[in-house]
Amino acid sequence: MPVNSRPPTILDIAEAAGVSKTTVSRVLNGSARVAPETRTRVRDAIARLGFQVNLAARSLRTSRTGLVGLLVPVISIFGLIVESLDGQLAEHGLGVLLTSSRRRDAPRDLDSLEMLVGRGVDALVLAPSDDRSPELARYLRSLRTPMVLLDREVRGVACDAVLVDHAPALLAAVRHLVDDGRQMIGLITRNDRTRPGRELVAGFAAACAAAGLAPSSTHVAEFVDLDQQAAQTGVDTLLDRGVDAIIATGTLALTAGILERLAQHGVGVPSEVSLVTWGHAGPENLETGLPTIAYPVEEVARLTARLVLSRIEGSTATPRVEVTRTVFLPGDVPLHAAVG
Amino acid sequence: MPVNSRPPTILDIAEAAGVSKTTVSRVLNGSARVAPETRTRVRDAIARLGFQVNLAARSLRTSRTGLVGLLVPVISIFGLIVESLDGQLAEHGLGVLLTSSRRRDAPRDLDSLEMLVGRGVDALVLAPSDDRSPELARYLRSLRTPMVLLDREVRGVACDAVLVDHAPALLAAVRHLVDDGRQMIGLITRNDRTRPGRELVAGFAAACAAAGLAPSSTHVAEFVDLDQQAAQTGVDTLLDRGVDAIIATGTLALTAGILERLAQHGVGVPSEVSLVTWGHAGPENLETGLPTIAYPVEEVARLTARLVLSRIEGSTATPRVEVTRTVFLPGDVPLHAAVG
DNA sequence: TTGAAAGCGATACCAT
DNA sequence: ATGGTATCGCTTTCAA
Repeated sequence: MPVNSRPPTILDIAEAAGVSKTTVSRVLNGSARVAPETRTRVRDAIARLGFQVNLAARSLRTSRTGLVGLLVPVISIFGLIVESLDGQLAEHGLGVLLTSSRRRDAPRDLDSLEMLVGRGVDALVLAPSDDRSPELARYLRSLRTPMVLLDREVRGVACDAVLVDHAPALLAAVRHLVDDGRQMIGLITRNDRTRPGRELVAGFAAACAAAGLAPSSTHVAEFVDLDQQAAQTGVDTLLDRGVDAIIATGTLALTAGILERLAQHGVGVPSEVSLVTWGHAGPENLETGLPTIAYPVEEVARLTARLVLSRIEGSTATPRVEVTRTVFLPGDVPLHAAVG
Repeated sequence: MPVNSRPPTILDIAEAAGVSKTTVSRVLNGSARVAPETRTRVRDAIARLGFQVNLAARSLRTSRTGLVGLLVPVISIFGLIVESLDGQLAEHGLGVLLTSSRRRDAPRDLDSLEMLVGRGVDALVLAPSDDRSPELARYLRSLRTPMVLLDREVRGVACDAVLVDHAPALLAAVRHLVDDGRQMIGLITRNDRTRPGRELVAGFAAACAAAGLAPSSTHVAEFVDLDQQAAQTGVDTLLDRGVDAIIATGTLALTAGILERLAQHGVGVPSEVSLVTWGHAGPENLETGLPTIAYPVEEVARLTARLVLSRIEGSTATPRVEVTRTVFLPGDVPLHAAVG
């Protein structure tokens, strides 16, 4: 068998199966109007010649790419969501074109967005790093591409969204701490340029109020990046204000940084200061044993995939907003790290 | 200005600029054979009408997609590399089609790969979760798409690769521990289905030998996934064998799990057991203060991008292998986490 | 320096 | 149920 220099096209298949291009196309697209026997012949030919549709050609004709554009601020953080989304979309023959704004600002978001749109993605899944940017809002409004916002609210843009409600988990966390005798709780959280940042601050304030804590005892330290700097400054600030508990809504790296800083100050956890961490819901993930606010990764991915698929299948229904929530896990085993 | 129902094509531009499609195409592709004045007129028209090339059409004609396929086992772990790669490739107008085999096996790798190839990517960047699979090797051999392996070695496949040398860092780490008085070092590392897993084990053994440690004092605990299970079992096994130092070559989650397990055993760090962790090289990343083996994320991404670009530009040179290395950072501040 | 026309590989309409 | 043909938007000879 000679090595074909050129990959087979539907015309090759048509000839091999003794039918027309049209019929091959029908088989490819699962049209019902094909005789079973013909379908078999075509399928055989496809398998025999190792035919694969040329997606560029199909795309040109149908003006659909089978690609979903994904914009996230930091890939490592959104990794599990991206992964889950990728898996679900792949089941429907959709590919994921990924871009990260690398934890930056609105202009960076726009650049990435334009690249995705320029490639003609069929839908966008967006977690811009600044959902308050007017330029972003204007740009999104100008798009016809269907889109789903990932826990973001962009003013004046009516589109599908998956939102995460942080209030119940914060309420539970604060209750847990208060029941444990804590009276002054501090929050270390992200900046307010995206919805979760704002919701966490608001939800925390509400939770403290509901738990009967004096307003003065709620402290918020906000940082642009949830890195070492955030951990150190956050801990120092909060200790300074006399907190006896900290809720940290960031990555495991933030948690580690906070633990280290507390250790440097000689503060015992949880004896002197309680720590509530942030994690992913799901069996696969390492639990530190600390009380944790768990983010519903799979759920978010599932809801997002569903919305995307429905739009790609052509739904023009009014924008839908799905809401899910973080969950507070009390944590069975407190983290006791021994003194060196 | 009426809203165009249909996005402008080069024909629209051609008419608006009073030239032919051909000329517009020449401008688009930066051909030298265009009069400066003509070029300007065309550029104006492009800007005025908000024209964007239809990549599907271009792709059909040139049989290049401008897409690079990326296969990684776990997105969160490869996040920084993906991000950096994405950024560099974007500068050259290339998009990244991402797939993860979700920490699974060879069949999963193959599925993802076929999807990427089916989409006609111009190049592949691969970190399969099992680089010893014969099926994978056979499949890769059958491909014409240029590819770059990310710290993987696939038998019988001659292609570009970026490899990471772990030996020097391990040597330095072991020396550091021995100088510190440690005599029995354990290693907690990943499975041997990929190159880094094998290299770490081999490098560790060599380092121990070079440091004059008895062979019996080197212990390796291998796990499929570097999660909580790995941390607990690894720590238990190693303590059981009487180690006074542990080198953990996994994510921050593994480190956290190990710290926790040690704490549960009431073992002080570093007083009783020293811990060397694994991290990313670079200023952006949180350092725990513990001695660390740092992975050269940016360097790997840069080398990879360079290899990819060179192939995409048509290089048919003999396969190139770039080698970089992890670096041992002694760590200034040991992690003292206070007892609760 | 510029343009006319062919063609990339599919799909979709209209016949039969 | 099947086939012929125009067409999607661009690049690429080949001529002028």
